[in-house]
Amino acid sequence: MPVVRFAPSPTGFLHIGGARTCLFNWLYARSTKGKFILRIEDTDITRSGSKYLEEILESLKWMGLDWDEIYYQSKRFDIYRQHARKLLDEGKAYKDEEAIIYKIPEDAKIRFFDVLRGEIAVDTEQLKDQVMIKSDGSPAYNFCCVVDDALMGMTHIIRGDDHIANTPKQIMLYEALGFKSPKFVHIPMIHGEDGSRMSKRHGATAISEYKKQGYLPEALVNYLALLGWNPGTNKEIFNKDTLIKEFSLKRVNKTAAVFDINRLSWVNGQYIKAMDIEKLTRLIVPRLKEKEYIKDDYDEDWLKGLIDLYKTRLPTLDHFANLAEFFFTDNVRYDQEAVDKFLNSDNAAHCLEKFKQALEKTELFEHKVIEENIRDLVKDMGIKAGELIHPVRVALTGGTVSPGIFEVIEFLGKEKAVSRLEKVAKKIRSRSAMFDKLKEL
RNA sequence: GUCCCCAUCGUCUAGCCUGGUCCAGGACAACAGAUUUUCGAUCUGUCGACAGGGGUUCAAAUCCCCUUGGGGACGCCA
Repeated sequence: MPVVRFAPSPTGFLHIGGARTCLFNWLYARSTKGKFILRIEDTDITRSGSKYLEEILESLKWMGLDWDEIYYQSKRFDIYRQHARKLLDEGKAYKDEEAIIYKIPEDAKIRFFDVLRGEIAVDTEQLKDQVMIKSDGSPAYNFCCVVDDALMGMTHIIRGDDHIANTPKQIMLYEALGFKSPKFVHIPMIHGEDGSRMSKRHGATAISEYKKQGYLPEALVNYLALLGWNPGTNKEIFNKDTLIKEFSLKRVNKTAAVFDINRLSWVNGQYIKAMDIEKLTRLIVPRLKEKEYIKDDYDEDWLKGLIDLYKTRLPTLDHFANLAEFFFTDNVRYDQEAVDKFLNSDNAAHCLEKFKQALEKTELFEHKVIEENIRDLVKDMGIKAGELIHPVRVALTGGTVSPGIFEVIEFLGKEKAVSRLEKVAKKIRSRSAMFDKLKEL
């Protein structure tokens, strides 16, 4: 039975690269009915923090990457010391100060087979003697990693290819300790736009940050899975079950991938679009409450309808509050360019007034009825519908982009729509009156 | 600097192992058109790549070598 692990160090948040490594391990375990172990590498007591640990665990749970067993290296120091002592007794290691150091054999060649890359060979003269136990009694990374991977029965080590250089050192330790080496699978790294390793300067790297911005875990998992792996078909959207069914290490790439937020947003949008409206609403409500757009007594049916209206245009959950802000406040933010273009004349004010009157006369306030009435008005005025609709859109929404204007009006409600049109029309009138006065002077 | 890894459209990638079906397919982005109610929505379309050079072969994106480019590792960090 395959046994794999993800071994994060709680010295920082779970980032995109770590999450992808974890995902590949998890997918491999789940697709082979193997075991997935989480091992917390908290040997550096001064740098490890419980806030990081909690964040990592929470992010993994959020993505649905559940583990079968969890270990903490900080609780296993005795085991590491015991194994180091053994190598010391066998003369394979020596002491320097209080540290125990493994002696690298001279003039040897270390070979290993990487599942994706084939044979990799390194001369031992490239390697320095390896510290196993530091002077303070804590274990060094390459040593406790080997001891744990062996004792925990790992069959495959799936990790980032930045660990290729560590592998020969670890192979020597496996041999010295009399352990059988697992299979090594070095997966490509994820890079930032400039082609170098992902870091803070490339923008958000912490998984929790994506959660906060309104990316869905299933979308992130889908996107990350396709970064360095693909099933060989043109399919782009995979739920977790399909991923488990189709995942295979053989189809993992060797080349580094650039993280593309655009593409992640597209995948996210696909999930939002396809999501059940009840669930989508449940996810968006807390975000609206946080902005105080709604309180506990909000009209659920109304909100569901509104979200339904917007769901094809949401790259993230957060976008809803931004795009639909004008439904929740009368203090509409007006885009200056839009105002200059559509709300700059007495004629615009006239259009808003006529439109307002038509709305006032509309009894059944549904978008179809509203549209009928407005079409009639357009006919009466002998103009194009656009001439009426464009200024109205700006007056009601503050900008030039929105869902269909009649739906917008229906969801805004008669009272708000009418008062908003009235207010804007008045403003235009008073402003042009002011200009007229200025001209007289 | 030394060692290691990698190399198909701007980006993610299919094809490479088992050479011919590839004047290289899909997706994101970009751009254009459509939708006379806009659009970051929707539909349609366009642009766009085998890093370079040598081999091997009847035939190379596919195999081999070199060059170039990129990345990574060289801690008593993990």
